[in-house]
Amino acid sequence: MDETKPAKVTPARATISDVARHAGVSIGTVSRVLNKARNVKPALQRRVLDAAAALDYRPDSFAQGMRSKKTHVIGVIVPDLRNPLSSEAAAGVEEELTQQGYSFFLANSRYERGREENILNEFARRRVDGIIAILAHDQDPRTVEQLRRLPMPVVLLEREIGAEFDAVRTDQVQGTYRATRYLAALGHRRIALITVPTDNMSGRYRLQGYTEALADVGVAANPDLIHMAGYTRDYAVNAAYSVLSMRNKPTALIVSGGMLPGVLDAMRQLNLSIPDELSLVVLGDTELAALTRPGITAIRYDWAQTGRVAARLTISRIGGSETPPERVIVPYEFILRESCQELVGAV
Amino acid sequence: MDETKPAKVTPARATISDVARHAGVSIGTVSRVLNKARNVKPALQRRVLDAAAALDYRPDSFAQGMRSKKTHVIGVIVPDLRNPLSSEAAAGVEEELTQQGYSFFLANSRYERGREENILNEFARRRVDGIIAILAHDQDPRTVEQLRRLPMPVVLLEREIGAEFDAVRTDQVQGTYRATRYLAALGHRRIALITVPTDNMSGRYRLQGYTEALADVGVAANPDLIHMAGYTRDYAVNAAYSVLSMRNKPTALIVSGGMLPGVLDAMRQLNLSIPDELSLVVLGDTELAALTRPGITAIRYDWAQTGRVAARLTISRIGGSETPPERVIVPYEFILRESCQELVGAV
DNA sequence: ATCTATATTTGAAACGTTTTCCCATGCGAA
DNA sequence: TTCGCATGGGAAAACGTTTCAAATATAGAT
Repeated sequence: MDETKPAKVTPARATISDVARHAGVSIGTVSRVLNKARNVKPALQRRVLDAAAALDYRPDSFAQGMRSKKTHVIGVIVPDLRNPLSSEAAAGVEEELTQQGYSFFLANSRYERGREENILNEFARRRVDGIIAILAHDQDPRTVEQLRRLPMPVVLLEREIGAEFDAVRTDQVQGTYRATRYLAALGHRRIALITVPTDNMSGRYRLQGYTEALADVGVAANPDLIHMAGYTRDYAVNAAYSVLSMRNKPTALIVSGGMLPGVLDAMRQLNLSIPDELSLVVLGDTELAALTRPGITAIRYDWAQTGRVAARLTISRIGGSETPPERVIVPYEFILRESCQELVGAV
Repeated sequence: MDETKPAKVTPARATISDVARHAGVSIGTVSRVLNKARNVKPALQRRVLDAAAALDYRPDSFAQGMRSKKTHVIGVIVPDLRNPLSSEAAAGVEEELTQQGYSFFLANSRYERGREENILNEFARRRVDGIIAILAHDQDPRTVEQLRRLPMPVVLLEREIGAEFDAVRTDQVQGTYRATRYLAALGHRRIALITVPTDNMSGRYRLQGYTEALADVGVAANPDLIHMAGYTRDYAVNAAYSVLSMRNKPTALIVSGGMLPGVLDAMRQLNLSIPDELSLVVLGDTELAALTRPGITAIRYDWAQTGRVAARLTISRIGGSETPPERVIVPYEFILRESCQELVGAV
């Protein structure tokens, strides 16, 4: 048992012909047994199964893919692996996919269109059976065109492009509307909004919900209070810093989950306390929002659920479902915590 | 422009023979041009390249994989997609891999050995070029045996199995040692530890660093203060709840990053304040630790960096590197925040 | 028993590459 | 001028499956 060489001994995987030889049948028969085709005598079936087990046979996925054009692989694109939206959605997708015997490629676009394009090309080259995408820019005509040309089904997550693709998303309009109305009901009128750009659905719908809610309480949206021009943490810090240093600064702030860390960071620098000096609502609940003190009132979106739904939808499309493109909207949940205060002696 | 049918038109991808025909050469020549193998006359080279571009030719990865046995895919196993260790490491791996032209399968074991086994089998079947694994149980002999049999290189992340596999990890022993000594220096003697089980390296090394540090200050480790029997958030809540409700309860607590949410949750239920009633140090820095108030002193580990290093190492192994198995240890960083207090009038 | 219809099994083609083996061409040296 | 050798290009094999047509075995009916 003297292992001097750590070099791997590759035991040469058994192929289907090894199994056929071992069982004394043709490779065609082996294939049919393994693919559960009918019309194989029980006796032979046993022989084949035994042989396969004895040789520890596992079909080569490349040969399978080459022949049958099915890979049982799905490509998943997310814009930012570190963002809870991405990791939660990926977790949901994973749960559903592995349960159904699929594997997945995970790719990170980092919000760059060029990467997105390359990733889609790579997915096509690798012949994934389907694609689930959280796009960075769902309005870019080049991206849209590229998606159209793809030969496999595409399901959009938290994004929407007209009505021609399946899309699963949370209800950002209503969620943001609710957040805004909630703050308005507490007497706030100067409500700031810090979130992602309108390049993608999340930004657009949040802006819509925010604007509608303000309109409904008779307030005109003030552009100075709206910061939607970046994706990074640094951007969030700067946006928060600048909006919270205004002379006539807002009494309340709505921020998206991914930017909450940056905003809290800025607030700490400015030494602003919640909720006395600023009421805060976060769009998208996270551990941070739940566990920081005071707890931050949140609009909770179940991204893992959107991931699961998207995975199921993708698989049904792969299975040949030809119904018109679906739009699934997952509802939000209002989580009341301690970050908002009634504004006394308001404007 | 009336698009009534949203049905996908599959434009039938160009194959290498299409390119060959279009350029008026043999498929062998096309292959040689595209793979930059041997010499091809510049004129022909141009013709082939032009043809390939004109037909938008992209080689079928299955046919390539089948023939060349190289897939340019790496399998990554993580134990919990939602844990920062997993997502940070995955992000680091991703950065390095895509830069080098690799794709990766991401799989989630959920700390279950059965899943782990299936995932490894699936990776082998899909002939990934290499595997990067954060195992749930790095001491299980079946898992170890399975890894040994794998025909492709395996790099362990945050885990260690003897000296026979490449391993990249953070310095958990020293990190935990430092955390413990820090608390001891503040006068604490009853220091609790809540972290993952010793089934894997993280648990073992943390326990080691903790025990050594206590020994060095002349304190015997008290089993009642050590909770290392679970992975879930619920487990963390219960462990914290029980250890913090003891009659003679600890004055300080060391908790691993993944369990911090559960612990903070329990502390909230018990209405314990930091640092007055309990000093807290977290092993593994997170946004939550940084931004909750008071900020929680942390031992920071750069998991993304371990991911990048592991990816580089894997690729070099794939490239045929035959040097003895490497062990890379990424150092920790001590982040001082406000969660610890000097113990006055200590025991 | 014989024939026909059906059930089972076999053998081979096909999938799209890479790669090996061979042949043709052209050039320099003898 | 001829031979040898390097160089560039073509044809075909091989990779491990699935699938399809053809062949054979089985069973039922006469």
